[in-house]
Amino acid sequence: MGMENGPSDPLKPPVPTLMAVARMAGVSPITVSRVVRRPDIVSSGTRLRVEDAIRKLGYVPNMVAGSLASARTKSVGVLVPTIANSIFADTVQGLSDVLEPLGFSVILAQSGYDHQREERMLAALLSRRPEAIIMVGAPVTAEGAEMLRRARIPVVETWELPAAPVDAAVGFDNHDAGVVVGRHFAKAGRRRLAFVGGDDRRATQRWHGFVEAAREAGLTEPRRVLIEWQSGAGAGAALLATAPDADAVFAANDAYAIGLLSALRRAGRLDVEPGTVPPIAVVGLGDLEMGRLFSPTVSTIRIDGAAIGRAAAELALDPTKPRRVDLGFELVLRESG
Amino acid sequence: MGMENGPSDPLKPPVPTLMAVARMAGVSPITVSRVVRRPDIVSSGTRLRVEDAIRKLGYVPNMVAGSLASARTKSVGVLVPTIANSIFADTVQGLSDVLEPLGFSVILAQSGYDHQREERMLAALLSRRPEAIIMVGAPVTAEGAEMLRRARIPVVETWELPAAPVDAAVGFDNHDAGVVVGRHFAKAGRRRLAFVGGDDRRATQRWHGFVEAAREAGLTEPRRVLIEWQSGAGAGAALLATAPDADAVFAANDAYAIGLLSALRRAGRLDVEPGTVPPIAVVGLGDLEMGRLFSPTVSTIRIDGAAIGRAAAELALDPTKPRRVDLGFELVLRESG
DNA sequence: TGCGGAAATGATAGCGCTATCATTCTCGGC
DNA sequence: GCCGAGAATGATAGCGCTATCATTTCCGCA
Repeated sequence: MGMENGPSDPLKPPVPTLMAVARMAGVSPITVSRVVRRPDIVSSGTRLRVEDAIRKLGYVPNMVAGSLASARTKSVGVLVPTIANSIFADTVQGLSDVLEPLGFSVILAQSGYDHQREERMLAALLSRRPEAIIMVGAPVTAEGAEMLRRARIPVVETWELPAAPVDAAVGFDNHDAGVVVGRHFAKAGRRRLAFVGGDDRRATQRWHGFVEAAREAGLTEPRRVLIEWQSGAGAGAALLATAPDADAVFAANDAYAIGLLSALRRAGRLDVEPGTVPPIAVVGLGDLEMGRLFSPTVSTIRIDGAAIGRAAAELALDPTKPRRVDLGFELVLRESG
Repeated sequence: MGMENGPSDPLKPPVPTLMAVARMAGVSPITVSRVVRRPDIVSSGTRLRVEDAIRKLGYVPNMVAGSLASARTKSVGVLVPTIANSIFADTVQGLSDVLEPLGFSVILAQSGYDHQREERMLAALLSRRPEAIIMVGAPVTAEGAEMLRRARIPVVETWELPAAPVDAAVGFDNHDAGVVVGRHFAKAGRRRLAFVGGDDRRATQRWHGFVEAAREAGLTEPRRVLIEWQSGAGAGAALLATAPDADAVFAANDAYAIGLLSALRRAGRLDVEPGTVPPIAVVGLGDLEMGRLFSPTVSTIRIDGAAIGRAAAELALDPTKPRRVDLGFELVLRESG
């Protein structure tokens, strides 16, 4: 039993403990602990001696033991669907930018949009006793929600604003975003709308808003094109196969939008005489920088993912802050529609 | 003292411990521990009773305590320069894909390409006693390297192959990549080369290779354009300001390359009569999907970031594996040069 | 010179769990 | 029915640190 004690290689010294430092400096263990955590309350003489011993031994405090003793892990669990080429990377960045300077570590888990895996990952996170959980979306399973409630720590859901969050939420109204894009298409005279994206709850909320706006404008029911693999090219192919006659598409993110536009251009569906309206409009979501560089420049629902992350971190650390923050979104119209 | 004991809210029950489960099930604590970790060695009768108690109480094992007792944290520290819109997100994804199914958690830290911060983050990671450290690049400071060595855990450096890694490395030869791109430009008849990117060690290695190839071909010294903010548009502006006469550019990543191409197109520097060579060639690095969708399609040094992550995870978990894995790269030529 | 209060340091106990060894139980073979 | 070996369970003793309270030291001021 016992962490890191006794040299794994008999030739090399063991990883030093606080006790070793104390012995070397000729003080009690608790004084070493104080030098590490509250140097201001230790006299400069002993502090110097202890710091010396720490340096000589290369002592690195064992936060596992510290956490157990103090009931503070200085860590935050973060659960995202995926981190690779995704709009959530900005949110994680934003989180870290707030958390790391305060000495908090980020324990990152990915659910891959899989319900069972989300539940497992939540359990895994909670077993490490983070001081808060920040996740994209609300927990999908009732089990998951219950676990979070029982953990008695701040829980911040992001990228959506559930009616009854476990604890707190930072995001925007996905349903509204769908409505705004749908209305925009209707006003622009588009008739055959399509929606390209996943089937997670946030996408579905946007879809519902989108449908609502289409109905309201007297349009036929929009087509919903489901994307399996997270790929822009895949989105393009799927749209052309499933809804080839659409004249306006709302894509779940800018990567899909760009993939779509690229496929449409290759298919000659973007050719347009100067001064006329392009035959198909595309609006993305996220305001990726690439969208501004692409040609046509990509219209999008702008969302500040980093700001969501920063706000979430603040709610996570301060339970007295308002538990619901709507950061809104903005329809940014560019060349693509 | 003591984690999570005593109800923070006197009305609500405290977070249950293994001891509470044991009492409820009428067994000893150690038996509960076994049900959680090695259910196969517990008779099905007691197992059922214990599992029942676990469910009733909503017990979530405290891994902090478990880690301290067993000297195994089941966690891996991961240090990247940045995770937002970066080629490293794929590597983190690849890592997680291997690690999470094995029950390992990822503790993520970002250095922001800052030497001091890298050192602080390494110390913070090590204090959590991860079973391995995986980082992008080699530690920049000698202090950092020393800390890692003393930690006596596997350390995997990625995205480069240092001559003397602390422990292991998975990546490719950045110098070579520079040489390959430089030679390619020279062979294509380009004369005024430029290099756009940061000044971290990996970028600098590529730069050296690039310069070497230029010299070897008898070209004038390439220009080096330093990018501060991670933005494609910024890269475009910087190039046009610093090296407006370049006829071939090696960009540190595909996002820069696309920003560059976009700026060049806007400046009319990409206009080309059919059948002739474009006046300026651009090669990126990373093979972003977007590069294939952009027009012109982006030539690039293809690197499989996810594969680097997966390989790194395997080296991290198995110290007997070879300590140096060259995953190589590939020059992919498309329209941009 | 001595006193009181603050500053500095220490002794004790325990966080929640697991490694290790000991003990008890079970059961088939003789 | 008894023995021995394996299966199942338990008692004990920490892991490395910090909360809490106790004690000692220091120093300014009466």
